[in-house]
Amino acid sequence: MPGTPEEREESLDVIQRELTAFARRARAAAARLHPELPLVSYTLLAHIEDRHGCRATDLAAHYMLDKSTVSRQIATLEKLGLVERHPDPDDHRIQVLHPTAAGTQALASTQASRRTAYQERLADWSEEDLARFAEYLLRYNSAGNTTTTTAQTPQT
Amino acid sequence: MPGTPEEREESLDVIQRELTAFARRARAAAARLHPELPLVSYTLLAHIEDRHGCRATDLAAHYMLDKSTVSRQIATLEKLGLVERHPDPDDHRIQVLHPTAAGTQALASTQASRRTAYQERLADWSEEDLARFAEYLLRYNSAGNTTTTTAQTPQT
DNA sequence: CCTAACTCGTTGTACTATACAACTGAAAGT
DNA sequence: ACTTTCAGTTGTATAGTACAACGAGTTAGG
Repeated sequence: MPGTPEEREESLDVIQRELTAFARRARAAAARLHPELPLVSYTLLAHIEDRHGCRATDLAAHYMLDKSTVSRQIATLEKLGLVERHPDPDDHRIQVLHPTAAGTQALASTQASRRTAYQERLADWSEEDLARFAEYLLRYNSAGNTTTTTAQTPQT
Repeated sequence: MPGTPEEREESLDVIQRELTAFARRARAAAARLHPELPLVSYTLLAHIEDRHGCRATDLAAHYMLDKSTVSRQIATLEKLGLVERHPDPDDHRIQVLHPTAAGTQALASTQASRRTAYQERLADWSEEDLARFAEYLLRYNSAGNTTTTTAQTPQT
């Protein structure tokens, strides 16, 4: 049953193509949805909250971003009053990042509106299909690494 | 069985989160994989070939990109000798795009490496799961528009 | 201690991907 | 014809990044 290598390849190609297509649109979509909270910043903010505070370096490592990129993103978030930096008393090189009240709030509302958008879009999907799709995505993302193309961070 | 709204929401959240995670890293990952072929251009080129020739406007619509963006991407591809523009004899506004031999070749090799990456990553998936995942992605992406994340150009 | 080496973060610079708006040329409508 | 609409291009501006150079704090070797 599992057979046909061609079928397999066909599916692989579709997955590759569609995932890519999605990625391409995601940016634009997110930008239009929340012009307020820049996409990337949003993600970083979410991570900060998720971790209950973390360092810029952690963010860079987690998202495979250059530290300069993170630095600027954080600066933006700070300017927007969404995160605060608390210098670590033990090591003055480190800044521990935390969401401010406003940051937590912004995060919550963004999350809510995103949920609404997804609800609409997936309105006609059955429970079962949704559950399965979610499962596949989880499986895909956790599989490895970087998600896209395997890209793989050298991370040596 | 149809029901639990909570289950539904749970699935939606997972989908949202995972899809976002994917999109979030996609670019960096793709960039690392093939630094040669200007990233975005690759996708456009693939679409052109897939359609056996198409117009810039089609690309813009498909990827929800501004036509200016597509115009420049195409210009890049042309400069690289990967696509050709053939003015449509019936409608002089239109340029039908086609991959050149070099374009087809570049695409093939890039696709091969991507495919390999996906194969590795999805190696332990069954035919069935792959097919279903592919189908879900197709459905998700074609679903439409309108509301997605709002991406949509109002184009009204 | 004192310097070398390393770490965290910032700043300067540059490039890609985009969007939006204004514009040209070509069809289509009335 | 005259206007609108459509396809594409070009000017301009903005994110998001990377990389390299640097400043400040920490740690290791002598």
